[in-house]
Amino acid sequence: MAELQQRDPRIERSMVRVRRAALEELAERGWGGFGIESVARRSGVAKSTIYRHWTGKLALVADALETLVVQPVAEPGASADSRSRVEELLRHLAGGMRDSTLSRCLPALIEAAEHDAGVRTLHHGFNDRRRQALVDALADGVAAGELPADVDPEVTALALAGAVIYRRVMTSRPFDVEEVPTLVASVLGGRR
Amino acid sequence: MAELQQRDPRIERSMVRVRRAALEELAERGWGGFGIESVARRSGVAKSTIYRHWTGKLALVADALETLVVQPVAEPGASADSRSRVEELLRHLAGGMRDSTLSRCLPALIEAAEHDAGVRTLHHGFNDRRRQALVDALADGVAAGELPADVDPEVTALALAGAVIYRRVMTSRPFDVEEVPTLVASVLGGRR
Amino acid sequence: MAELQQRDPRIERSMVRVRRAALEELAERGWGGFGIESVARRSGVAKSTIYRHWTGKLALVADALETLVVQPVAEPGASADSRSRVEELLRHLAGGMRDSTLSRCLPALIEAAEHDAGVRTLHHGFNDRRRQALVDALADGVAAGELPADVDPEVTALALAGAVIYRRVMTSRPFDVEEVPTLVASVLGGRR
Amino acid sequence: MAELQQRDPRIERSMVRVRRAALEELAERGWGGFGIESVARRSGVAKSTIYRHWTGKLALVADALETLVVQPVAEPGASADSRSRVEELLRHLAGGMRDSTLSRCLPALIEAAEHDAGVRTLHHGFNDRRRQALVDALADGVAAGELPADVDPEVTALALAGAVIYRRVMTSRPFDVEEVPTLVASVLGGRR
DNA sequence: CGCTAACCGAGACGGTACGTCCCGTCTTTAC
DNA sequence: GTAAAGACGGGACGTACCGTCTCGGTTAGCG
Repeated sequence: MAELQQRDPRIERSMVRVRRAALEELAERGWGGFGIESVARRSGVAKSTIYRHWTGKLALVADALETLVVQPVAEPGASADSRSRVEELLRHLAGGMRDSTLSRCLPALIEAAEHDAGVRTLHHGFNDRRRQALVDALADGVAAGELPADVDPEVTALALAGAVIYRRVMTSRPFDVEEVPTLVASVLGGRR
Repeated sequence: MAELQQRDPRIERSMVRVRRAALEELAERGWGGFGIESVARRSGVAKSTIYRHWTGKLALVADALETLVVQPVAEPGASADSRSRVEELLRHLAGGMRDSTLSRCLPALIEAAEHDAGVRTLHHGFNDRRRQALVDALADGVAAGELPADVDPEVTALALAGAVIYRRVMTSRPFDVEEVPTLVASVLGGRR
Repeated sequence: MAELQQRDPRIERSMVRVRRAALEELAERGWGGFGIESVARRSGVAKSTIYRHWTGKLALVADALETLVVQPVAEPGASADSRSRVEELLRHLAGGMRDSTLSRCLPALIEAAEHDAGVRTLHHGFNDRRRQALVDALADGVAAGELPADVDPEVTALALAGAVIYRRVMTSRPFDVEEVPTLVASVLGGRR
Repeated sequence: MAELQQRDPRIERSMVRVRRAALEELAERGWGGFGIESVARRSGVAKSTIYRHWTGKLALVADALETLVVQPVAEPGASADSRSRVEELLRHLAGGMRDSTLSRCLPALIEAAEHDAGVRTLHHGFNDRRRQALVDALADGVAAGELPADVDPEVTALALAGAVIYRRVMTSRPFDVEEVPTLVASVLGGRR
């Protein structure tokens, strides 16, 4: 579905337009409101062309979401101390949750993952990868003695990322970038 | 929509059946798959009767979800020390996320909240109330000197509940009740 | 499909409109050009309503054609001599072939009958009944001695009706009512 | 459309295959069921190639039918007496109506002629030519005194051919070759 | 303890979107 | 230079629900 090196350049052109429109549609209207005919209208690509390239709503959404997910966070200065790296990763997550296509699609993605194995794999895999960066930074800090030995990197990463995600999907006020230091201080303590 | 004091007992009988069927439908098929005609078939109540009592899919779902949300968690021994109360609240949350109607509807609820103000208010309000119990326990601990003074009750509650919710909606493995002590230890530290 | 005594008067109202539009459509556009959506537009009845009452194009056309066929030719003075009755029947046939809904649908009907058993039965049955009136008139004439004994009523009816139909479907000039006497004279002779 | 003197022999080879497939398709599935893509599959010639040589369904069908029509009936012993020539011509017509590609395409041809001027001209022209042979035989018979002077050759030919065609397109039982003498006897009488 | 008003089920209605199929046009690649 | 392959926009197909509506049948509760 995402083959490169297509023979006919029209194919890639259509697919790009459709993927873009699909993400807009998903962000605006959610999983339930998402409609192939609406994507066709929005993208200017005929419905029959969409069905020529994807088997249906699920395949299209899964494919479109994959394009959002390829960039796995630019390297945030690997040389800095681990607490700074953690803060940087959380600022990036919080910033993305405030305003990005992925954040706007997140509720739809959560809902879709619940009922479709393909979306589920995509969604969970992406989150696991993203969280791993946080785990690594925390583990580095523990190894370097910057963080106390009783910090469990896995669980702590969960708590830090969880705070940000919780605010996005469970409350009316997304997590602000400004709040990151408070969060880090509360979870990791003033501890050295 | 949820008027008490119905004159005709048939009305309440129908509404109860429909609400129950609606929750089943929502848990099984999600927000997108939810259909009024399907609820009508499932509940044995005619479609026209459903539309007589609710204005549509959203109103029905919002009303049905309200019935799940009325019991705001029984008081878990307010006299215990605050760390135990925190663990108890998190065990309750984690248990619910592993298996309950509300957990099964959570993705649909998040999705619906994104696009409907009524559901949004309901969802956020419920979460705020639930989280507040955690905040209160943490604040009590800080006030009693059981927890360090640099613990911010609001943010810490967010991190603790967030870890559980994150695992429910962002990963394939929900938070296990057994993991609660590790979580609490990691976030609050072995600290006194 | 043609039940009388419907409960809901809307049903009959819709069906009448659709049948009328279907015949127009069939006459104008032919069997190949006939489209349900076009009938829906023409009749002002929604496509879904059409499919609620007929299983598809074939069933609708067969049903609509049946409404054309119910009137089996008014009694053309049974007391007249048989040659006059024959001429009267042929004038009626020729007139109908020059201008009537049935005539306009005839090519479509012939084509449809070729590929659908239901239409075939309808088409052949109607033609058999119609031709039988001619056979009867000719047989009466032979029995009464008005026509020579060597006239085979079956075959002669075929030749008389065939001349009219042939001109409708095989030539550019339909059979004119004025030509009936010539036809009858040629086939039955000036014979007494 | 039917250019002779093609330069590239591949062209003629493709066109021959397509015409043959088109006639099969037309006979099997009728005018409505006829599809260019189906003809392409059946003939092994690409759809784009078909559209290069014909403007569409109508042009292709009209062209293919022309190939059926070129042979205008071999001369059936012009020296025989006219009654025998009439019977011979009718036997040929009846035989063809029982089993031939042309007969199988006849309903589609009638339907197409109704809506397309090119097909109409072809169809009517062919029928006129074919019927003329019958008219000539009858006129010869009248001139030679073999048939009564009150036989109108035009109208009588119409009745004879009409009987055969009528049975093909209006009834379930095509005209049998065996029935030709009965038909001729009934229409022309035992008359001298 | 019978009437009547409300409530109910059944389902027709005009719509919209689905996913499939074919049309006729157009573009690319292989021979 | 021609053909095969097939993508494209378009539009009809027949299906499934949507939310509105009309229709009788039943049933609760008041008189």
